[in-house]
Amino acid sequence: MEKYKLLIVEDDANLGQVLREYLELKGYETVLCADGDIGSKTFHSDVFDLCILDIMMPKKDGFTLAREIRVSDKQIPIVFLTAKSMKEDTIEGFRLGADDFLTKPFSMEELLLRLKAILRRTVGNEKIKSGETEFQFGNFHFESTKQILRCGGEEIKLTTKENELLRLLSLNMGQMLDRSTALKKIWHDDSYFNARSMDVYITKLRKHLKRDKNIQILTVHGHGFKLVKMD
Amino acid sequence: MEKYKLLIVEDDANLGQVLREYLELKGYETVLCADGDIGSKTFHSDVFDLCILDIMMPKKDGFTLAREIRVSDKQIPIVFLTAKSMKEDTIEGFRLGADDFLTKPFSMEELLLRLKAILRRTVGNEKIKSGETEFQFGNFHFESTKQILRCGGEEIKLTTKENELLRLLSLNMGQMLDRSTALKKIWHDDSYFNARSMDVYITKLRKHLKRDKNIQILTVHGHGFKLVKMD
DNA sequence: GTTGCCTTTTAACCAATTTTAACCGAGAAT
DNA sequence: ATTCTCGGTTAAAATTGGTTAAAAGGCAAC
Repeated sequence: MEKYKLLIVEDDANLGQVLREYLELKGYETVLCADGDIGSKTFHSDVFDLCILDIMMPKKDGFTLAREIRVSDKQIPIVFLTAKSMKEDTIEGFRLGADDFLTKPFSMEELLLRLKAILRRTVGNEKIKSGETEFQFGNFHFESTKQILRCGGEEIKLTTKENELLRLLSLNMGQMLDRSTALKKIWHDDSYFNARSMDVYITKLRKHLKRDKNIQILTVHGHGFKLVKMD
Repeated sequence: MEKYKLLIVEDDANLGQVLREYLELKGYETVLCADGDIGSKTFHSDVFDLCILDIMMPKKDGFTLAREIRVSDKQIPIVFLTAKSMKEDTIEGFRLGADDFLTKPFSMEELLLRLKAILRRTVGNEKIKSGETEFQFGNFHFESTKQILRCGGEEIKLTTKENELLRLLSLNMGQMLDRSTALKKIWHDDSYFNARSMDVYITKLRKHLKRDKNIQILTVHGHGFKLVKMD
């Protein structure tokens, strides 16, 4: 699955670099901007899942930037970084739709945990709702809300796990679906036994997909699976 | 619009009372429990939108309680209150799916802002439409106040439990209705025997809904049921 | 109160889904 | 080539859900 993409706007080059390296190490895609002006420009020319904004910055402070962001995006989660815990700041920040507030110095670990808690409630859930529930590939028509895979006149009822796994594969059609990502999204835990369980379901899906030999699930050894059209 | 309902579990009677009064003043419905045992019992016999749990408590600490809660509800937001910012605690808490973490002493205002930020993102908010009493799906017209399900010219009288269950399913049309939520709302207790009773009623409803084969109750294994149009 | 009817719960049994386990084969690394 | 890890397949065990029928509970008419 795709990585979450984070916009980091922080004028302290040192902290910015640390944030960036740590979060990339943890599997996020990041873009670091050194001030609010660049941050604003970057936000409007790319798509992000979450913004981390320092409040005190030269040229354009974090709140002003947040206001600009909110004009074009009312939804995107925003996390503010602040030097000292100023009460008015906090209040103003939450009024702007902030999702969290970290007072420097904070631990990278805590930041990471808070980001996860926020993202868990946003992107993943929206994608389920966002209409990407029907897929067409080869002779198949797959309706994930109804848990049905149609092929020609045939109607195959999918079990819950079959359905979820095929949905993830379909969302990433042609791209690789990472084992670990799938496990975390469907089994909520990347462990040995769940991994073996997933392999069983890959086998089951392959059996269903035999109905059109142009559609296959390829193995990317050591990394994951890929649903492809073979034409 | 209905109020958000908060479960507060806090052994310090003083703080508990303050929390309670402040949050009720701010428009929330609250239930205050003095220890983890009572908290657990309360959670399993009522439906809440968010839990505020103190970590250090006699009888049953906040983490143990959170683990119990997570068994039957993977979604509900949990906010922990902690005396001192202990790093390991924080990590364990977030692992349990915590949404936030407040270190005592905190300001009521900050708590409120953080609660709002979390509730803004919670999905499955059927509160907005919970006043609805009439539903139309497929050939059916369902009047929950009259406990009548019409199909074509036919008029099916529903029993109380049939009616309540179909109403919950209808409110969540197309979305999953969590087993545990349904049990708590209709049977007021999420227990083994009530769960079996609910299965019996799912069977009864499926029998009624056979009159239009486009309307079905799908099973989401291990989680709940989903009323869907199959067009 | 007792009777009869209707609703709900309990129980027993059966069916489906998911997990665990065992075994085998393909690929990578040495 | 040999060893080791990783993935594939199949079957069994475990868990969870579905159906049916009988028991229990509730309520109104008598």
